[in-house]
Amino acid sequence: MGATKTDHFTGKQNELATLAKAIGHPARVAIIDYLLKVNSCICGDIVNELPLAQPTVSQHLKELKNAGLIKGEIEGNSICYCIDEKTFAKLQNFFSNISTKIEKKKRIAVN
Amino acid sequence: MGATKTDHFTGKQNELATLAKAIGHPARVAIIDYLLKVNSCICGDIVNELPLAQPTVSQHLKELKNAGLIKGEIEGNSICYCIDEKTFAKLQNFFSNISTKIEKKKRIAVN
DNA sequence: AACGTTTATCGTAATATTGCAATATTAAAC
DNA sequence: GTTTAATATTGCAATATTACGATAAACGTT
Repeated sequence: MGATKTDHFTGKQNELATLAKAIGHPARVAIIDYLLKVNSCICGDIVNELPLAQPTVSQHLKELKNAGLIKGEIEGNSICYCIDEKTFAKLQNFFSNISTKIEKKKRIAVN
Repeated sequence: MGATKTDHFTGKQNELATLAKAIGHPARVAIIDYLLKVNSCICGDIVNELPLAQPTVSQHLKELKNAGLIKGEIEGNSICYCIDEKTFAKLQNFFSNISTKIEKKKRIAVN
């Protein structure tokens, strides 16, 4: 097998899984870190920043873009990548909700 | 290849990547959802809840446990799984920090 | 001790991911 | 239009993941 049974789960579950999966690689976390550090999104510098070959970085960027975690704007012959704020806000929301649920459960357990 | 170059990235980057990777599958998100919904962590019920065979569920549980997202306590012949609160708190922190960084960058951009 | 229940492990097939060299594409610069 | 640069795509090898049937291991019950 190896094919994930996506259709058996809810939209929200698949959405979180897709986002988490995209973050689930240290190179992609490093790219996100870099984009958070740098104000102007100097695209090609990511290749210099990471210990990976250019095609590999390009592939990781593509996956991050597909997941909606970053945006890429063409600017002349180079491409300007930057964080997609909305998606990260959504992720923060996901995990805040989980923490809230955990807190609620704790309160019930005490009473 | 196919082997991730873990050693080239920081501890934090690898930590977040490992946690995200573990969450990066809808079945595992569904397991987390279920454990959040149910107070007592009735282990074997997860198998009934999910559209997956028992060995598959067992494997997903193992991965969640390895990542530190859930805990499993032996209770007679069954095992009691539950959310590991500390790890989810850590995750919430990660994404709060990212959102803070995004906000800071925005403020600088305006000035 | 034999049996049922619950969970884990093994083995294996199907598929996905990772990484990179080679090459293609795109657009500015000359 | 040719050169130069920045990125993307292709093709491929190595490895990882996903899923499950078969089986094992652990424990309580009778």
